[in-house]
Amino acid sequence: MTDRPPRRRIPEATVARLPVYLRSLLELADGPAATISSERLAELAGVNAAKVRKDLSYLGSYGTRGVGYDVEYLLFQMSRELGLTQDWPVVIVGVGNLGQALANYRGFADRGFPVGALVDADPAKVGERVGDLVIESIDDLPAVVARLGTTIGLIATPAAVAQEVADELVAAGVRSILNFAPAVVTVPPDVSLRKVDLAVELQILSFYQRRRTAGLAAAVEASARGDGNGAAPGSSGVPTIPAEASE
Amino acid sequence: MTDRPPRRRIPEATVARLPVYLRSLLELADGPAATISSERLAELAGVNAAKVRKDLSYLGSYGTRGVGYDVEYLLFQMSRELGLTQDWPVVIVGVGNLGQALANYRGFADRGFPVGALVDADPAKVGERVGDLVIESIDDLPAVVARLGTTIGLIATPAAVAQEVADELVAAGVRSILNFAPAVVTVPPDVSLRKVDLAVELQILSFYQRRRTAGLAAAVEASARGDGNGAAPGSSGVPTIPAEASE
DNA sequence: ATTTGTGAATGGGTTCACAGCA
DNA sequence: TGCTGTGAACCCATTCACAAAT
Repeated sequence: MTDRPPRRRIPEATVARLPVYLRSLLELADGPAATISSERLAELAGVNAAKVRKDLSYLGSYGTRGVGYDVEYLLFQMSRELGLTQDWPVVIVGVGNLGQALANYRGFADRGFPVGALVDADPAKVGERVGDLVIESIDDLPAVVARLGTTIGLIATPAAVAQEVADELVAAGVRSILNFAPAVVTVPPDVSLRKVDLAVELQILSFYQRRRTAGLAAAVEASARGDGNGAAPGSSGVPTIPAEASE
Repeated sequence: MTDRPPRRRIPEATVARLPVYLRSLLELADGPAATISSERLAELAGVNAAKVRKDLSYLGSYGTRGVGYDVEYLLFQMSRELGLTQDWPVVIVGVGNLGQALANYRGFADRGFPVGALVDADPAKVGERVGDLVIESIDDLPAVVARLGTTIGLIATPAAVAQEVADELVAAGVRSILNFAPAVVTVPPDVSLRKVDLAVELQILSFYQRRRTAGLAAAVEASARGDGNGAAPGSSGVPTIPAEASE
């Protein structure tokens, strides 16, 4: 109940669900409930109760038997675990359609990841204004990263230059990359990489749709997880790759 | 080598990788190679060779020992399996920042999923032009879906109305949904759902970054996808939820 | 000599079911 | 009595390693 020693290593799949639990708890924020059961949290997060309990146990067991979990404390623990006690500015590379949209997307800043800079390789775009930001040259990436103290970079360029951009981000000191370009990118082992490929998501949906239409009810559940993002036909939402996408 | 009978049920994780293989093969398109080894394809897709072979075996074994796989035939099989032999127009619900960006995103049409319609609940937006499309009222969703013959819907609304929109999509006949709203959404078992939550991706990266900075080199691989998109620190890129996002 | 296809081994994650505690 | 925490069982996925095929 009090401070617990650092838990066992947290499984990948659990990590991917923590943000979902966090979001669910935040929605409960004002609610009168000071405590929440694994059952209720499971419902909010779209997973089952046993999974919630096991996941939370990796954080160190902050529940009380017969009662449930203290909401405030859970929020605190999860935020700390996820490193969300401070804002992490991100730099977006590639200011085309997608990059621009991401730059304007409220959701990032709202959840602790303000867009701190935009860079592009096209000299014609450099100096252009997007929201509050002015597009900078990719040549200045090291300076931009240093200025922001940024360690997170988003790649929103065409696929052809994604690897090159990733290399530049790494060279500039970025340690976490979220890749939106439809290309396989590799990074050194000390850099984290996640990818979001919108067309791939649709193709996966297309697969299951085809299956269903063909008469085979391939009902699956999943979660990535992820990575993914579960994927397939099923009802509730779960993370991971399979059935549901990610959250 | 010739026509093979329908293979065993294809695992979720394999389905999530097929689009990546497909993309890799397409990049090889013009190349002179008529054939490709599992080793080479693995390299292009950012996975290991054993996985490629097992995955392809679910499609029915179209390789030739000592030689490799026929590129053309693989492309054909995968496209067929993924239902990509025809275009699937999609309808985007919610034309805010994100919805607008998605509407302009080339990547969808390029890969067989042209945006066929945009709908929004805000009367002020209805009638507005975005690219070639005119925003329609969400009240007309059933008609829009019927007109397009669409079975895929994208939710790009605020979280608060995501479930409501999902219900409307389902009622209108949509059988596959890609949810971008940061909310848990549930659908009937005969409807496929995947989710993409951009802030969640960043939070996962934040977790691993924190771990690393804290001295623990938590090197993991993933794919979500995994998570999903796989998720964590690691080098190569893979699909699924975890380590890598999805592509 | 190569490279596939696949059983067997291994590992991670989910679910069960119940003991332990409030 | 209620709900957490967790070992055990189960299931899916990855990886190994080698026999089969060309």
